[in-house]
Amino acid sequence: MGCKLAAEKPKQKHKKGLWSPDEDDRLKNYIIKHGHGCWSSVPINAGLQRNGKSCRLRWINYLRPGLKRGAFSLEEENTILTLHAMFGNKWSQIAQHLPGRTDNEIKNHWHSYLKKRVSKMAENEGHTKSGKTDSSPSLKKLTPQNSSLDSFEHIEGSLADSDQSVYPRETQKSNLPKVLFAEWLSLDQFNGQDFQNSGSFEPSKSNFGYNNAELHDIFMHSLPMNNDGSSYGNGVNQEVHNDIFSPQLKFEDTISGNGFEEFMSGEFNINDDVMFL
DNA sequence: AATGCGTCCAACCGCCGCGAA
DNA sequence: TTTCGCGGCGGTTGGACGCAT
Repeated sequence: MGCKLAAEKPKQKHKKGLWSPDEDDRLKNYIIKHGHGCWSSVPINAGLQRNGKSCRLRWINYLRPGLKRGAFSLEEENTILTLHAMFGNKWSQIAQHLPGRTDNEIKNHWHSYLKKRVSKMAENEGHTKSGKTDSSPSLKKLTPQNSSLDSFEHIEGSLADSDQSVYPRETQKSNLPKVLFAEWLSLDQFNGQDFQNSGSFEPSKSNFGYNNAELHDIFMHSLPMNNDGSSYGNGVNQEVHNDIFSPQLKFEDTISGNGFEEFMSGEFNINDDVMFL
């Protein structure tokens, strides 16, 4: 797994702190053009005074295509609660079930909001132990020992139906498309498109500001290089696509081969969760 | 207007597992 | 077998922001 460039890496002071728009541009443009390959070589080649880890994190959490921005939907929150009850603080595993969300985002949301909600629910459960039929789900019942994805689906359904009063915020389902490119291919580039009703779409210059060749370039260059540093995207398997674009593909199973044909032909359906991956 | 406080979130830190040398 | 570098992950931090006083 070693990176050939590691031997020649110059010892330099790495910049820390918030990323500037210029740094974002450099990183984004570099990865679009060349793929990330070996992360430790990215800052050197992209002309950034960051370390590879920082670049990787910035790409994954902010610049990567397919990221959702904005508030979590009720559905997403319920999924997090359910999966957290199953997996614990395995944020990366939880993130695999939430297309367009990063583990960091989920972790932050948990600590700032959902954790309180769970303890509040537990509190309420303690107070209302009246023996009446309690239709609300008990998260505590779900443990890694007795849970499975089947039970997850069941519980998720009941969670979605549960008392709305415990969801004071972000409970309104957004009418916006759920999966967008990162901000550089984001909402304002959907002007004039009624994706909610159209059911499918065709990527085009008018939609995203990119023509087909450019989109193909973005698609292919976002894939990691082969170990020998050559020809990213050649013979790429589905897992690679999942890694780069979205784990949702594992479940939607919409991409085969190198995936670009489906991507460009508009065969992706705009269902409730997936619009553009 | 100034200050204090709480919240949110982007980013860093440290650890671990894996693969190559 | 050991060492080293990398990528990935979860925990934590610190700055920006909003609100109350």
